[in-house]
Amino acid sequence: MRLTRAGEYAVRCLLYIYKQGVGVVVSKREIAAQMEIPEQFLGKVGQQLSRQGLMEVVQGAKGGYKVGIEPQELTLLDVVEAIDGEIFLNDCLLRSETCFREDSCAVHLIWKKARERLRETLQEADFATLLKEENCLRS
Amino acid sequence: MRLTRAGEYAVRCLLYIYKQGVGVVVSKREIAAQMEIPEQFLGKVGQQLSRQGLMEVVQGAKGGYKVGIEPQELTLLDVVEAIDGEIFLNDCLLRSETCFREDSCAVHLIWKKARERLRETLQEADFATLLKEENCLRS
DNA sequence: TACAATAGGACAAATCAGATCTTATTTGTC
DNA sequence: GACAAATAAGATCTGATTTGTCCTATTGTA
Repeated sequence: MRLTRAGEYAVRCLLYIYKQGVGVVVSKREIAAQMEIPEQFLGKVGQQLSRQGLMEVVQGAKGGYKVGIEPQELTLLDVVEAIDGEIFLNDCLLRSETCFREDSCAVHLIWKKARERLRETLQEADFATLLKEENCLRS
Repeated sequence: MRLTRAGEYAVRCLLYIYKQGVGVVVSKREIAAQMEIPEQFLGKVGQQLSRQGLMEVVQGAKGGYKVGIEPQELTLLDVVEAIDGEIFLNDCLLRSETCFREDSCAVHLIWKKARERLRETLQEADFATLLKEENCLRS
């Protein structure tokens, strides 16, 4: 459970769609070209995003992707975890049976804290703010 | 550059050695048995730790590992990064040429902040404190 | 010298990330 | 209805990485 490129692609993809506006259908091909994402791979990412309810797929001719959620309601954490699964940092946190001892372990507590802080940081970043501060993405 | 099991083993290993005391030689076999680490694999981890200067290898009969650094001088970050390399969270931060656009990108800044906080958290955890609060490790 | 211990290289198995290929399905347009 | 445009879904492939193991060499002790 690490932070993968698929997760980054998902973020780029949504950023681009939001830039065009909520409810606007944007073609997969356009997103892929503009955001430098392998088109087929974007298909996979798009599937996951739609299954997780983060965006909608419009099939058929003139199809593409569109977002329904208001940008201030969607955070970086939502997107990353929709693709990569819940963030756990390491096996120690992920599978407690793998971990050496129980949760009273001091090291365990540090990992836990680190994880919480990381997730908080990503949760504080909503797409409305990201878009506003975005200046490498020209529409 | 993720947080691997090897990194966890390194932390366990050092915790155990510190428990026995600074300067005390502890055999690899004992550490492996007590801390549930595959012995051969611990050898690899040990090599890296010694190359990074985090502990010393004592070769020959009655050999083993020992620590020289005072526990309050060593942090979780030191150990993890000695094994796994510098923590970067994702490709976006690791290789800026892979990243979509430059550092002015708002998403990039969030990743950067998240990374800094994570590293800070791990740096705040020194082994003296860990040992003191440790209660799943009986010597 | 015999024995105990780690070093270090080679290598193997498992997992995973990243991507591509192919076929199917859906939908709009003529 | 036929066709083209567009995404869905599953299979698969490749390369990297992680997690080990095995074997021989080296080092140190008694």
